[in-house]
Amino acid sequence: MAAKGGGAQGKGPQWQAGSVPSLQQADSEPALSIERIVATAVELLDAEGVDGLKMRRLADRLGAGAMSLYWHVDNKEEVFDLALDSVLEYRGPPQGIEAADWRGAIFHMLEDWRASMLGHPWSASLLPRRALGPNILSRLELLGRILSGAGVAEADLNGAIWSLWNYVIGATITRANFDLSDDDMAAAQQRLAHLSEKYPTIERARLLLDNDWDGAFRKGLDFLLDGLVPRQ
Amino acid sequence: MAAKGGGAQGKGPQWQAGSVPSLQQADSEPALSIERIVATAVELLDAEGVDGLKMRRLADRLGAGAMSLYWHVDNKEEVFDLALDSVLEYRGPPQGIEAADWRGAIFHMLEDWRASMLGHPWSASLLPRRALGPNILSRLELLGRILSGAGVAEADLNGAIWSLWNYVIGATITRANFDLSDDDMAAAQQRLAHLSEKYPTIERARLLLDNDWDGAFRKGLDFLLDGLVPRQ
DNA sequence: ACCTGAACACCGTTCAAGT
DNA sequence: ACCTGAACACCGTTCAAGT
Repeated sequence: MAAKGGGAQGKGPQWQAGSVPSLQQADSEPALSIERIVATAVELLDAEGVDGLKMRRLADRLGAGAMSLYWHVDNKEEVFDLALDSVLEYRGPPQGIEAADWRGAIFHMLEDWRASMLGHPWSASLLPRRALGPNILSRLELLGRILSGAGVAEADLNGAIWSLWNYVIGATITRANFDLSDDDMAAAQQRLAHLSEKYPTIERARLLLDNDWDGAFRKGLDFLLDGLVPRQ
Repeated sequence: MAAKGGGAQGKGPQWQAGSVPSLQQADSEPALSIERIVATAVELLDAEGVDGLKMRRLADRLGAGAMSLYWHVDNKEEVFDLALDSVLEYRGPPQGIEAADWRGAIFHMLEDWRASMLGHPWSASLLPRRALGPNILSRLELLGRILSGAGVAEADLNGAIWSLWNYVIGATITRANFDLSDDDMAAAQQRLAHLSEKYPTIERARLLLDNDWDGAFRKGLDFLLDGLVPRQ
């Protein structure tokens, strides 16, 4: 407390989008800024995973002294919050989708969401633990609007939104984690095979090996929507 | 490597259940054992959360020297693995459920699973990152067997199992995290209300406040099962 | 076989100080 | 306003040593 300026700077997450970065020094590294910090944090997370993000390493990558970050950011948690939300922006449906096609709109948004998270495998597990940033809130807002327009009753809206959220989060976290370690998966299946007397069904199903993640995701989503949105 | 004995001891997770603990000293603390370590780790995790589990504190609680744990366990990760699986044992359906009632059997197992994880709020987020222990595998095996008996085709078994896994994991992780911080939730909703021009739909839905988590979980599960298991 | 304290190599963060 | 190095209070883990 009172360690830094005391203005609006450095107090909680900065959700401002795209404010033009100030003039950069012509010669060496550009000045530190929230934008550069967040972008570099995402790079580091992509390259090394959640445990790879250390404040000192982040500062290093930015060509800054180890402790310079703490003027721009309260703590490491805030770096996570900002990196997470920065990766979840939604640019909207492509031109091909009709306004009336609520199912297509939902599919596009949720599959895009899942793809964004799989593109940054650290992000999915982080999402449920962190505050809801503006990009996430926008997606939820859009989801609610589409569902509402598709005929979901006001009283059911909450349950419907969370059911879809839960499904997407669960599917993506699971996939992202199994994705990270193909070797581990094969090893696990190996161990399974060794115990096939105890787990014959999942051994037979080749649970860890043959799953069509993308197809299963779409199929389950279809079923959920069938239930959540009443036929008209 | 080669720091410890070299026998079967301390090499990877010990999934042995209920081997009788050896004689305890009559006077002070009982001897260290995997069972005591795991049980105490669960206590500590329940009381202080994932970040509260430190090797030194765990040893303290056990009345042992700080480094004694490392003879029984390879590292902290193994403590997590063991604590996690120890909390996920399934004792089977109650007497009331008929053998033919596959839907009731699935509901019971999955709701029990969810309840177990909510009873140890650190467990849900840990599960997708860790190896699949025997208790988890048993649940998956049971799930596969029931689905298979209910008429799910061999080729669809994988997708069905993972869809349900994803749904349960997603729902529980979300719930466990929001559960941990009622204040945060109210604060978040406060911030939302302040921005209700930007997020009118989710503001109107009182997204964070009025959700009936248990009801929504059952409903979504119903819809998924409707889709996954063909009508006969 | 089982337990231990000292010591190492980190990390996040504070602080007083620089420009 | 912005950046910095030294220093503090931790942690997980190794190691050589005890019984």
